[in-house]
Amino acid sequence: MAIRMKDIALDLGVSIVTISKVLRNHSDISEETRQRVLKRMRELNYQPNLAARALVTGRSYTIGLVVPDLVHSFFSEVAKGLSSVLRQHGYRLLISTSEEDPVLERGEIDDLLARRVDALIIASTQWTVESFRRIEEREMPYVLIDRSFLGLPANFVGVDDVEVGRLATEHLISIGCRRIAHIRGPEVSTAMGRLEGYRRALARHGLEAPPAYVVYGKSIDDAGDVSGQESMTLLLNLATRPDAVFCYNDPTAMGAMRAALASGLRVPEDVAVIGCGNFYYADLLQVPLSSIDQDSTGIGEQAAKLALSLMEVKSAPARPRSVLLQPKLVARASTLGVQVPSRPLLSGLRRSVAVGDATP
Amino acid sequence: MAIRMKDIALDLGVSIVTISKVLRNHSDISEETRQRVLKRMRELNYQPNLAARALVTGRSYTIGLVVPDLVHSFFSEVAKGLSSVLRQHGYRLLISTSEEDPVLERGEIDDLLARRVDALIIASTQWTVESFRRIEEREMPYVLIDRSFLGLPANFVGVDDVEVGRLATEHLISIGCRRIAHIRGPEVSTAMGRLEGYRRALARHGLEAPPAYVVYGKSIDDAGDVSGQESMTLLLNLATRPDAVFCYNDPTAMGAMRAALASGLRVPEDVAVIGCGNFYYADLLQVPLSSIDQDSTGIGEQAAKLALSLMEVKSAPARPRSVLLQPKLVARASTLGVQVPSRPLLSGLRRSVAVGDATP
DNA sequence: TTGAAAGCGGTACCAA
DNA sequence: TTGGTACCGCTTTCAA
Repeated sequence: MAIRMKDIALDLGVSIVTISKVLRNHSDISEETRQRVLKRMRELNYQPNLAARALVTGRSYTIGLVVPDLVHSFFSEVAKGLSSVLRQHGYRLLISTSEEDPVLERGEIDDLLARRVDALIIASTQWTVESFRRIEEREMPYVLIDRSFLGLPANFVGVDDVEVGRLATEHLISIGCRRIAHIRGPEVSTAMGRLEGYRRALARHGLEAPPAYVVYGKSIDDAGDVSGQESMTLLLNLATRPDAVFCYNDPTAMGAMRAALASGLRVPEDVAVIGCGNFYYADLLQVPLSSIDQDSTGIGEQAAKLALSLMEVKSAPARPRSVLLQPKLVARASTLGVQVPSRPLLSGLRRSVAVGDATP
Repeated sequence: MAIRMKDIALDLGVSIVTISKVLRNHSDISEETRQRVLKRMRELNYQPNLAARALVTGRSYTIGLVVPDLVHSFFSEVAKGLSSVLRQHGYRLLISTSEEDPVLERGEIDDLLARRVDALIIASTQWTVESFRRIEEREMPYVLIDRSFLGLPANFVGVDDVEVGRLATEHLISIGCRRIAHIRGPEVSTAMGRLEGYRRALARHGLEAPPAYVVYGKSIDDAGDVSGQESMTLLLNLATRPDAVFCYNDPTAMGAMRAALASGLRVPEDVAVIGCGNFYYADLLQVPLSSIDQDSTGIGEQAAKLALSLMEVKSAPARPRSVLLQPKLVARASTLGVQVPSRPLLSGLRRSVAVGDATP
């Protein structure tokens, strides 16, 4: 079928070992034979069987990536960052989606383990740390991204979620809002961090929010917009309506905006809305959505670098590293109240560039 | 390191072969030994080394997927459809992105070939068919998706692009537009098909479009919205302005809408806009965008099934199959002029459901 | 019902 | 500079 070293060796009357050495640029091969071999390889379009090589070297040059979903652009951007770095080092990504299902995720991880990937990069939907223990038993290097786990000293790359919450909330404060509500996410590190940042920002500015101002948007990852719409409706029915809402993520924020607009309110005049994730088309929405950028591509790149460094060390169980990227505010009309000028016609600029704590 | 068959065999005082047979549910094993082995496997959390198995069986249970970009939701939705079907059959996806670069794509394909994937699924950015010949030489089953190639009798799964163009154009006609322009894409099957459908629809209804009504949006895949904005500006500056524009894809349509709105025109009253791709957040845009749905997930699923069937046959060089999915019109405000009612609050419905040739 | 032996296509060590 | 040999972890005859 496919052509093997053996074929070339027989063909040229040399040994297999010689072929193998040429392939890996071993020094102790005469220039002449090297050229002969290379020539024949090219002619026959030889490609080493990486499965065989993986078996003997124990390295597959494959990294397993487990994400809840590729359709959410956050994860596909992470994947992009990952693969651009990994590719340069000869690694490829074996991508599994857990479909937000912890049980499925476990299965995918097991499969990846069986395939002997060289490292695992996981945006987990787990609620317990058990499956990570199993990875550790295998002494498989792994990097958690996006979500971290309390009490699990694992390698981690993500955004500083407390800072996310702080940034969003202080922005709302800075534009004059005082009754600031929060549509929060589930009991995971990202949502908890953002909630914490929200609380701290309020406290720092001497503001208070009644308990009813923090709404839990259920099914927030699956159909965030529907959930956001529901949550916003609750908020708008309160006796004292909030004048701003910080939403756990962008889909939620979009749903929230829809609810606000549908009930005849103006965004941001009656209620300002800010999300998180800075999704690609945020500035093409009915009201361009302010958001906190999580630098998803950066997360991917950093995770790749971390994974590469983990694989380098032979078996040094180095202390887990945690890389926290800094989020950035991207203010648009949903908080600023003015349409961000449309992009320059002849420029390659892609995203809204209103960055920084845009105090009016 | 990881635990092997040998370990279990030694442990239980049986031979490796026995272990192997139990693992694969071979019949000629006594129930008693089977249970003993299974028990020990579970205790030790044994996972077969798939790399080793791949070497001897020649099947890696891995499918290579090459796409231009995962961030465009079209491709991530295709990937979702693919993996959901493949997963059920024990296959995983090795995903490579070509970054819209034909040279890079060739390299990725070579790498996938070297890794001995069982089949290849490719959304190609190539302009020539050469690299496919190389895949065929290897007798590697492969399925092209999205874009097909004239004169290349390969397995293909995609949408009927002529129908896409027809559907969009006839919809514009049906809502009363008569001066219908088209922002077209590059010289590839998808763009050509849509252009053809556009022309046929016009002809069928006795409408004419001056040459200037067909604008080529350059760099259309990379920054479609910028390109769409530029193209629309050209159209709006024509002596006789079009009253509708069918855009090659959604980003282009969004850019086109931005240009129209920025110049003070109303969408769709002054100019109706329709795109293609039906991207996920189309109904949350400033003006919810009408679009043609390409059933991206369906493309993935069909491609998976086709690939599976190709791998089944031992070496029967069956005639290539071509699967054409039917596109669907999703009419929203950018052509209908009315805001599609917001989604029901308590329903799980995700997308706008306005489907069919919605004549007012 | 069980297992010994021969590979799968490479790599690594060491001797020639 | 070259190549013999053992082996990576598993599957596949085929004999016991």
